[in-house]
Amino acid sequence: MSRPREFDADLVLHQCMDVFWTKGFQATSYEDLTRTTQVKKQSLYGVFKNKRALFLKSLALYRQENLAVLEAKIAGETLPLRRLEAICEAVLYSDEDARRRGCLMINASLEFGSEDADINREIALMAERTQELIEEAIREGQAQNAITSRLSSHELARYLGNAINGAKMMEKSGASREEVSSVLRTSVALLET
Amino acid sequence: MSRPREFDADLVLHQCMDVFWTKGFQATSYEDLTRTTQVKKQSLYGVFKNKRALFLKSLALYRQENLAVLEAKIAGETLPLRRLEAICEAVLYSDEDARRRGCLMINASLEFGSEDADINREIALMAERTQELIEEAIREGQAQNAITSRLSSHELARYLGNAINGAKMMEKSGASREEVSSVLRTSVALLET
DNA sequence: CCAATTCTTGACTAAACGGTCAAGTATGGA
DNA sequence: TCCATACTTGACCGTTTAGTCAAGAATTGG
Repeated sequence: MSRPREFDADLVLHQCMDVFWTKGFQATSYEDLTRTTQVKKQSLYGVFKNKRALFLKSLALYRQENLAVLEAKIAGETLPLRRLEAICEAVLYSDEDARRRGCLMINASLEFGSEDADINREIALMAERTQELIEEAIREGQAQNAITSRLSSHELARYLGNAINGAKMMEKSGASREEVSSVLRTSVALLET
Repeated sequence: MSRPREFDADLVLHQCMDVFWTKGFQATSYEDLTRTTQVKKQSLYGVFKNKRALFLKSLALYRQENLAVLEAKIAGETLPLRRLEAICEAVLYSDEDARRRGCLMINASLEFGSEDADINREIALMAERTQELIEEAIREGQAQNAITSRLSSHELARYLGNAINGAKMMEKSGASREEVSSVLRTSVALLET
């Protein structure tokens, strides 16, 4: 029919996501993207209609991948408190470079504020699913009397989600892995009865 | 001696800080600054040497003002837990527009990451002083057996500082005042013995 | 083999950016 | 009064930006 595409669109999207993650939306230029992907501007325009659409696709990809990793990592944990700790560990990045980039969702959330509805929908999808996983563990913990019932599981889940967001920010601003991990362990420890 | 300056440098710095706070560093252009201040570009260059220097001065001003307000608001509170709650209330902004801008320090921290040493020094100065105020209240609370001693005052202070940072992010991303306030109240409540 | 279709390429555009320059202007001390 | 000094003004510079255009190239169904 027509000339076949010479690049792997999924791979290129992945690479673009990495650039956005490292540099942010505004600070990423088409030159950055073409240099990294080796795909010319007009070809990117052919698949993704513009920079913003490409960024939205990047957010969706990030969300899917991160949630998949998160759910896999906590699948084995049966004890509620251990599962909460696993969630906290899972959101921390291992290598120094990944940590300094912070979390793409958090970065996007702060870069766009509350102005862009599409961006915020992507962010909300990720936050809501994470919150669900947390709340589930908390409900079980409360049922087993391992976690305080002074406050509702919903309130406690929002509390822990907030602490995790703070931790992701700490990572980006240069805190050591141990510092960040310590804050999260404290946040979980305070939930115990 | 020489021709006197026609504008109030302090007022102009204040106005520039407001623009940076609303738009961020990168997204703020000299046109934004001159439109707001009614001061021409070259005159701004005369007082502040360039955009980055102007931003650094803005951060310092923000820090001074916010810490002054914070210290004033908690001065009256003698009960440690009430003082912690006052700290949490003080970091929340009242009107909707101010809330949507988030915290200039947090915004800057995420926009610059850990790359710019001068920027990070400004941010650290603010964070350290806030942390001191929190830790002081926690130590008193522990002495009075109102706050748990299972963890050190230092660890708990970092924990609460982190929760506050998360709350500031929530504000910017459009959460309602009540939601944010609720998360912080939970964070303080969990400190109680 | 050819033609419809899509992809690739590099040149191009118009606007915006941070920053500089030079010429004009107001001030107070000598 | 005059002059050194610092401020004001608008034009200017080179660079970078997101996005467009048009011409050429590769593919496969007919």
